[in-house]
Amino acid sequence: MSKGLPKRSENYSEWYNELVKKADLAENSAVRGCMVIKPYGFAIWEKMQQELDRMFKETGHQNAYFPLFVPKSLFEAEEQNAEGFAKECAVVTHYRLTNDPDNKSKLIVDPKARLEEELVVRPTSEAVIWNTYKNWIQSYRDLPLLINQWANVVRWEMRTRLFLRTAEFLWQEGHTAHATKDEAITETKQMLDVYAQFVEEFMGVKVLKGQKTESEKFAGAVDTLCIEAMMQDGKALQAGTSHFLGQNFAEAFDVKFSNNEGKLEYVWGTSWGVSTRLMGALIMAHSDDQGLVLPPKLAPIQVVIVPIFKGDDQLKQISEKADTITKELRSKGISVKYDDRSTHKPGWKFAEYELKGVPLRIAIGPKDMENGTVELARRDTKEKTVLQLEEAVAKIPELLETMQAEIFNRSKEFTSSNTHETDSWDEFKDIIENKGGFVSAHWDGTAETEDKIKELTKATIRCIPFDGDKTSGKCILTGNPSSQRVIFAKAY
RNA sequence: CGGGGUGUAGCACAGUCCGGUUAGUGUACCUGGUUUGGGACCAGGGGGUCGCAGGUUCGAAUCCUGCCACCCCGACCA
Repeated sequence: MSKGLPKRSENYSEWYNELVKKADLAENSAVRGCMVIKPYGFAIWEKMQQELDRMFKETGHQNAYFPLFVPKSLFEAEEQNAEGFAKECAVVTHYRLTNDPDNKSKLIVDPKARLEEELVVRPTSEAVIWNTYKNWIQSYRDLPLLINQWANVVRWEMRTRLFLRTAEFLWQEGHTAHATKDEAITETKQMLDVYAQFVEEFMGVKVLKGQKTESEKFAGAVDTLCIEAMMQDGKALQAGTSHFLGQNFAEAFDVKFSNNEGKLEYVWGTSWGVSTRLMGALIMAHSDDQGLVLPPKLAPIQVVIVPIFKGDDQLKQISEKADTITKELRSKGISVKYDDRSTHKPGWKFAEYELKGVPLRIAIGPKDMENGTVELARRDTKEKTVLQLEEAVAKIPELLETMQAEIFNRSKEFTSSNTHETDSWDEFKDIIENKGGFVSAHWDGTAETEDKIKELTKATIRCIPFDGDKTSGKCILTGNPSSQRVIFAKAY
């Protein structure tokens, strides 16, 4: 492991790229735009999955799995959706390779093995799933249908960045069908709340809930709700979306049900997803120039114990203490690692675990053995205290909770102190260009104005916030009437 | 997909302009020893299709052509 990370203040994006690699989260692969998620990074993703999966199940959803490939004819059935993704689809056209007649050691795509119908590698699964739902739904008694799947999807991106935008990524996609419009809308909101709760409570990242504008919404949806988070460089990151699909997919795939009066109606749909992009949000929201800062609830290792010793005898004594601490903490459900390697010096280990964002570090050395103490260090504040061993162990569960809460509070304060309200176009431009963060401003509601603002400032409307200022005013750009403020920002 | 840059040991780089012994440095790695309260030190050692494929040449990391990958800036997007 080489020393040092670029400074956030000097080059934020380089800092991010290096951090992802040096903290062993992920790396680029031999495949363009696709990443290898390394064990430590995947451990964090697994923790996210675990919590989300629990929350989905608590709200009545079941997991299932649908195919990776979508026949082109199915894919194009819902036109808006198909058009929205057409430009970034990987397509399977052949099913066999064969030896190159000109060079026996090489393989070529067998021209005789062309598929009759091309298969689209799913950029999202609405098409296959709704095509299946057609067979699953006959009566109102089959509704609601509440399904989630954990899967990989492919979107052929021009420019990729580890976790934030990769050609293949992992996500979950919920797809539900309902008898009434109201029920589907309620589901859409409920799942947005689940996401917001997860991101705030477990990831410790403050989010803003709102609705996407017409031009930013999911192709094929009636409405798209979203949560937006602010990164340390002031840019916005869309952390999750929940779509009210109306009857668009039901009509496209002919999914009807008999209501309790025996009349046929189209079902109402929703879909919602979060992806490995959340890893990017987690990294960018809290980490510093020393490395990752992980909220305790998602840290694969919550406490690391580092012995400081001379010789085997001393190590043996310290190890006995460490074992006691480990057992006691584990019995409280805390994950602990004891790093007794003699191949690295303590200072090296300190730096290493800071890079990897381990929330708490316990150091035990000869002085501690004499005094019955340990040194306890917090990753987020770098605060170090020497405590009696029993006191330290007793304090840790509570301290982890405190850290979790404080990490969230810092994110919350950062977001609010970097959210500015303005009615002046000059000030708007100045904030977007020089300060960054969110800008709350009036907008006349037209796509033309939205585009124009994007062209002039690179800022987009991140959302029409639910709990924003609902008073009317004049559009920041055109001066036309506006019914409420919306949130502008530069975005990832 | 456009503009720019980079590809040499696990990683970070020098060497390339101006072709010429055995391709070098730091770090990491292996062995032995001394060390251990914030990224240890000494000694010895191993590791290279110089991104890939062609070409020019007596001779190519170096020159030419094509391709691939990655990074930065744009357009597109979760």
